[in-house]
Amino acid sequence: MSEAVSRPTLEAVAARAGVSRATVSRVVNGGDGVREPLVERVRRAVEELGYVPNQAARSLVTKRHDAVAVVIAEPETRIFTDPFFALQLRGISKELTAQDNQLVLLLTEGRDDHARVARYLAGGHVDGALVFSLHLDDPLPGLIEGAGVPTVFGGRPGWSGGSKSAVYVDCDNRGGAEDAVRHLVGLGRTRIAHITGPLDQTSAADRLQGYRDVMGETDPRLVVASDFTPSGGERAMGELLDRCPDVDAVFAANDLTALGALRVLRERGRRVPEDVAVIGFDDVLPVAGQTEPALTTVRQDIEEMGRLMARLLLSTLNRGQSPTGAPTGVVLPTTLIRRATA
Amino acid sequence: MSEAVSRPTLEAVAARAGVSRATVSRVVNGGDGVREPLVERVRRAVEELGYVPNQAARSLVTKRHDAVAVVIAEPETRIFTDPFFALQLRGISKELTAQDNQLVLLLTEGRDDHARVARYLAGGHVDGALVFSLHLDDPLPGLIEGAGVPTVFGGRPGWSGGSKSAVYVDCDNRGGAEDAVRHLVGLGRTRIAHITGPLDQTSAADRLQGYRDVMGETDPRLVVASDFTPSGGERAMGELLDRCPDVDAVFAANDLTALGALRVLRERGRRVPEDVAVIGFDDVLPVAGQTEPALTTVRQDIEEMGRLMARLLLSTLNRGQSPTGAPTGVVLPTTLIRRATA
DNA sequence: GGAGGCGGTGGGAGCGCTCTCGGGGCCGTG
DNA sequence: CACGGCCCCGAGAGCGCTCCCACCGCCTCC
Repeated sequence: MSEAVSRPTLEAVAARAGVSRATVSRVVNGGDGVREPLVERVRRAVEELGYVPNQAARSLVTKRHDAVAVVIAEPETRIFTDPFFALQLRGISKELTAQDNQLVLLLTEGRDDHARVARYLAGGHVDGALVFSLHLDDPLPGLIEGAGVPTVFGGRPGWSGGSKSAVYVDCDNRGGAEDAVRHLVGLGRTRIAHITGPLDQTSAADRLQGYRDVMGETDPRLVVASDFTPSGGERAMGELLDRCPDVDAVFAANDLTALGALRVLRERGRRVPEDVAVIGFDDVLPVAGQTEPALTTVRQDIEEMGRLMARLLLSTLNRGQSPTGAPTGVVLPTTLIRRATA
Repeated sequence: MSEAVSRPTLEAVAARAGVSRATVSRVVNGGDGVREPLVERVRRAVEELGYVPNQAARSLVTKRHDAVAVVIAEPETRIFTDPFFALQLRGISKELTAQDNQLVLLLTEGRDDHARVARYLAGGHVDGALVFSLHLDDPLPGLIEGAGVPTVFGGRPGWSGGSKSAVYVDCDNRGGAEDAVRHLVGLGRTRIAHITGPLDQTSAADRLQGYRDVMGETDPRLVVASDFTPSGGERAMGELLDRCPDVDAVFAANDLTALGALRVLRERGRRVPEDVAVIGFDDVLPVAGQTEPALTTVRQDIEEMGRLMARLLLSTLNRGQSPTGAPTGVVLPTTLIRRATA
């Protein structure tokens, strides 16, 4: 095709409407303080010329970018197994779009990428960042704090980086776990096991804590470490059955883990829920709704968490570098969804 | 914290290094035509001041943004069930990162969003776009063509929009399907069914075509329409068994569909692969590797497709608005992965 | 009826960068 | 030894926009 025809500028619109650049600018940015007939004339000129503001020029002077970075640091392949991130992204995207912000996606793998991300954020290309930093030892939060960019975390961050006042959105992992385990107790189960997630992630650690809250001192063999994946769930369930053949309930750290556990239980001839009751966490529908039997689980509204993260960040940006009164953590409630496995 | 301290400018670096702005600019952009001692001095000044170029100012004059939009138009919730997009995103992200480009993610749902996306692309915020437009009747390709932004499509686009020369990356859906069906024939199966994907997507249509290529005229009841989801696969398999109890093989349009089919086959007491052989498509690992029994499937390298899309777009951008000799479609090969179900 | 005020508009500077252009060293050549 | 050419470097303009400030006309109030 032809060379990209240079798009019309403010100047051109001004000329066509017979007003000054300043007036056009005012109209484009809301039209306050401009009299109606002029507004109308400018609007028409904009329309006719197909004028679209040049974001670069605007940013240059306003120092705003109307763009937010989303940083997903997940070396593992979990992103691709678990609909979790996709759902959260959707929530974020909706909210950003609604407020005319763009979403710049930064996927990282490995340490080199961390430096790159930090540099990018420090470079002032975006107004803020939404960060999923799932590991306790992750250097990213520290680096980001150094970059001086307003940030909201997805999930309660670990203690690293000395970020005493990190803003984050999370669900009530501990409370949800307590509900699940209490439900199992209510069913009369006595040998209730827990397959944990990776304990260097606060979500997994908090769910374990919830289990402990209800169970108190318990047979240590009933707690098996795993990693939020179906195959991890299989391994853990296998171990569990070997060590404690009398187990009569399992609280799995997430749905994917529960999926693996169910598979092994079936293989080993245990009936669910008659012999062993199972509860998951997340209520990721395509997973939880379709196991055999249907999985009882703890629901968290993942999309809403994403939306909330974005909303929190944008409101911070709008009132300029969050004052002291800002919330440091927002924790969303969870609900126990009873299906067939418990 | 304090107000964001204004970051150092080229001017500041120049002053510190005792050179002109132009020289600093040259060094920052590769350092060609600047003598070594000066380069060194400028580098040090950059380092000491922590200088990062202001992208907005740069874009204003270069008219480049070093950013690419990724448009995912998927009204259905497929994004969240199928690791497909996540994998492709990862490939795209890697390639863009390697070439210092940013990824601006545009998620759309519904028609209003289309206009928004078109406006954004036309607004010249990005240098190009990678678009996943999966439906034949999707107006998006047309809109995007109108926006005049270099674009590479993920998957062969439908015929809409008159885009006679759309650049796209796809896998060999038809050939892969042929391989799968031919394999089933080779196993001595005679009543080979196909559960299709949504036929308004070229990938699904092409796979059906591949099935037909090998099977020729066949009992129409052996072809059942579905939608790429596990539950759709269940429904279709149920129908199939009702209509053709003698079916002895199923080629499912994707792995998720095969998953649902397997579930129903087990429920109905059919042994796999003894009574009914099953083949999927995609080789999405966490799914295909973990069915019971392990799924035979047609592999496509999804991440590589993403990487290729990005590479294609960037090379187009670098030589300025793709000349006529450019490739209009790149089709990646597929491989049949034999596991236990066929 | 004139001064003060105020809402509305235009002029101009400048955001931080790139890029063209011209000048000044330094080399090679006649 | 002088002159042309080449290679580096610096000065300056200008990308498209916002925002400050000055200006102008009209309304109000004394």
